[in-house]
Amino acid sequence: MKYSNCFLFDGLNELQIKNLLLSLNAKEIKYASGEEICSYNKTPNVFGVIINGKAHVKKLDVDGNFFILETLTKNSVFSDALSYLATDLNYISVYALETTTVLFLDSSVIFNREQVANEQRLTFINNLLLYIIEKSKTLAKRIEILSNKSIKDKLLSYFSLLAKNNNSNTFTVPMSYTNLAQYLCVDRSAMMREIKKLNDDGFIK
Amino acid sequence: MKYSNCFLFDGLNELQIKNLLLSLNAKEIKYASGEEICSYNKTPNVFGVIINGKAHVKKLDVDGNFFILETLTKNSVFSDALSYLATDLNYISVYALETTTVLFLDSSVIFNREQVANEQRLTFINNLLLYIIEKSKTLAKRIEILSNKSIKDKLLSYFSLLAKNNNSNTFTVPMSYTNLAQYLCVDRSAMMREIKKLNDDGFIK
DNA sequence: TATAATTTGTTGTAATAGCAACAAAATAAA
DNA sequence: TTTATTTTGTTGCTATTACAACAAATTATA
Repeated sequence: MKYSNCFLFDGLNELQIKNLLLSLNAKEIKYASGEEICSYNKTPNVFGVIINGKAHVKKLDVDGNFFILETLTKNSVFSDALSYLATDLNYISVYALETTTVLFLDSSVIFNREQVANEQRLTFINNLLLYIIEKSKTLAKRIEILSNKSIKDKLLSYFSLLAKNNNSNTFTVPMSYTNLAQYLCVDRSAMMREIKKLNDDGFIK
Repeated sequence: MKYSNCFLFDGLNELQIKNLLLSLNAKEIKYASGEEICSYNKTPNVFGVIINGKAHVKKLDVDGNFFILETLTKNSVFSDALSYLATDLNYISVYALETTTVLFLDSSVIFNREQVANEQRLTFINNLLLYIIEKSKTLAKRIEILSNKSIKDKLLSYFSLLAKNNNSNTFTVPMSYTNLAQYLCVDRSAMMREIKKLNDDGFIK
């Protein structure tokens, strides 16, 4: 079945998934590359799952600067309930980077605690819990990396994370240097200089 | 009843709480100030709730440097399952800052998805989910603050968060300047200099 | 394939922030 | 209350980093 390989429905059979989707008013929508999927300001109470494609959650502040809060890929979940409050000073929007299919669920049902206790609901909430836990670990890890005071230490800390995830001393950086500088919250050219220095000093290659 | 004002049991009556605690092998332990509550390296599969008191989750790296990952107060939850992996290079421990009472629950039951779907379990998982969501929002907010490149912008960003939380332009910083510098991951003396400058320029008082 | 757009690599310069070190003030502990 | 410990306030110096600006290389798009 279509959604059975989505982690949110792990442990559920086809019939249970069908019932669950019905109770959550599921609706699937396809977006073209560059299209805005939603804005937390304009439409609150969104809960979406990326079925396939790629999207960004972007914050726009009053000065017109934008900041990529999150990159969404297959199986990522996005919701205003999971994000910091969108305010008039903080415009948060989700937009497709390529052709993207999104499964929208009814967030008011998901976060309503007065629900009948049935197996598919418990399993679903459990799966969602595990997802949020992973997400929160990722955030914690990023804070740990950002806690380093120099660009050099930020880089080394990030590289050692990659190495650990890869169980090897060699790894590929899964994003462009431009994006890496954004991830580490440092100036790109300053970062390039440090990477070169690390190379010259033989720390990395 | 003793635990009824703990958020994890919101929406449950006394009998349901009693049943739930029974199924989760609940055990309450009291620690003296300075005592180690647990270490994720020595005892995996911990799940604790602070009933009262105060504790720190502390990371110790190979060089002997330590880093406060989290401050736990009444109703805080700590668990190795919610934290980044404790490794031989990463010693993570929880220790009491004052007399602290901890309610330990069976983490293998909590995170086991093959549980009978009953109301108290669904409510409990739902409450836990809401807690993790709040925690993850807090982490996201800290990243947003850390994403500022200058100490000045980090400070202003943090202060505006405090002001927003307080619905006012005046607020009290809920920690010492020493800890604030740690929170912002900057040098304390450099931060003091910036605070003074913000004062002189009339941004803050 | 040609053209546009993005990413990479590089550098000089000015501003910033880390580090070290110390005295004064405030808190905690004995 | 006295003593110890922690926090605050301050400064000079130096290393690091942001910023701006550009050409070359790469990748996407028409």
